[in-house]
Amino acid sequence: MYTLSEENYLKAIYRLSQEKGQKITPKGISDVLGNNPASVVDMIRKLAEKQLIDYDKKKGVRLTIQGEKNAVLIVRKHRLWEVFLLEKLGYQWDEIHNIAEELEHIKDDTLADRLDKFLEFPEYDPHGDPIPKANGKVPKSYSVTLANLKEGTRCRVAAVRDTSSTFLQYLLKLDIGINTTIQLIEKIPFDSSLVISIGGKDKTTVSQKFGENILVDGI
Amino acid sequence: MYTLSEENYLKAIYRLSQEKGQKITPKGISDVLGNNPASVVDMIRKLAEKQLIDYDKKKGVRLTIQGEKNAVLIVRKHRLWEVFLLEKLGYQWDEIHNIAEELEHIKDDTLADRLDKFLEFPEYDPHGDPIPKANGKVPKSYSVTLANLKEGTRCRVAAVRDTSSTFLQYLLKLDIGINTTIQLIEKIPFDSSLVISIGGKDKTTVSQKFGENILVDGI
DNA sequence: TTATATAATTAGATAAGACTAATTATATAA
DNA sequence: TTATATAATTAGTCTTATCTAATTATATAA
Repeated sequence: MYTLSEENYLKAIYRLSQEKGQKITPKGISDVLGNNPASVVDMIRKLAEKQLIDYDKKKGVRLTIQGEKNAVLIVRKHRLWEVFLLEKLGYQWDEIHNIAEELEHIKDDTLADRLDKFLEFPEYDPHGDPIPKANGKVPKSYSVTLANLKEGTRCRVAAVRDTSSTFLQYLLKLDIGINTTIQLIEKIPFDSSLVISIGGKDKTTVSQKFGENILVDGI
Repeated sequence: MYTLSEENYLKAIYRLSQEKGQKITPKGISDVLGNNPASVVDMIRKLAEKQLIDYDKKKGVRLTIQGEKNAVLIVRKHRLWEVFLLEKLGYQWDEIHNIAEELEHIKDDTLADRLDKFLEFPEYDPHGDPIPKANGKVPKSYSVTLANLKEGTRCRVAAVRDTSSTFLQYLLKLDIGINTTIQLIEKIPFDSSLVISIGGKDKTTVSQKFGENILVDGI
């Protein structure tokens, strides 16, 4: 059994390892977790001793099989609890992330599988993130952002990158949710702002940063 | 917001405060929590500083209004989660206590109420313990034990005192659950063992300790 | 009342996980 | 290549919540 901190580091490292090609450094981890690089170095040593990660200055941090297994399980629990909170307890989109951040650490061998079954084996969480299966397989995750699209393209909102409540509240206000149809009408060359039409309605302009946090699917 | 330890102390003190007439001492708390009296003394000081308890050597430890409010909420969450685990996730009677011990510490203002509603406002948890209401009121709890009864009396199992899995597994083996009917046939004077009939079936003999952990109701 | 057992308390140590400040490496720009 | 900025690391400190060992209080029995 691992501590809360250890689990949070594993999760952060797992998240960074999903961004392909990027070396995972103490600085990178400290940015994700918002803590001091010195603390990260300590924890890297500890996790390496426990054989959950390998650390090599050249290659950066890599999860071991054990480490990845644990990380995936935490992510699985996080996303399943998010589905539970939204569907069963009636929370809003933007309220569930922080609670799931605590629930993901509840320890019991059969909990994830029972929750999965109770929720009827959802494939994606309310933010569109894939929920790892019991066997560790992870459903396809989305990588094309609204900002990546060519002018004129229509798409379906498949997921969101940022799960902060400020971002999600903004989406609620714009009437954007998972499965909403968006058409990219124009990219403003000056600052890469995006002129879009949401669900066939009037034009709205959003920032590049906004567009990079919306993951989309073809229609 | 209070730490995990603080919450566990509050809960222990609340539990001891339910045993009427008993002064709550550092030793008493240390027995419940299984830790060192020196640690308890430290924590008593801390909780008193935070105005969650009052401590007076003569009167022992007393929860303040604030402290009791918090303790009751933790107990409410614990018992609601137990109902959830049993009814929705299909856990056994003896598996739920330890998981609820973790779940009770999840922090969110509306969580207990939402869970309560989702579970359709249960009054008792799977061990027969009353679930505190949102307003802090606690339904009647049972206090007469099987060992208290007179020979010949029939009763209904209303709750159990011990929630350890060893005890609960023993009950499962004996085919005893909440609402099971038991008749006390005879008390053995030598060691206060109890000869009982479970659900109208053949006689079984159980220990005094056993009988003291079964809370019953008249029929 | 005095002796003894039990309880309460204090003092000091430890472990985890965070921090700051200082130092050493490494990468980037002039 | 050298200067400079950024990153990594080390050393030392802090807080929380534990512990053990020693001491002081209190209750109980002789």
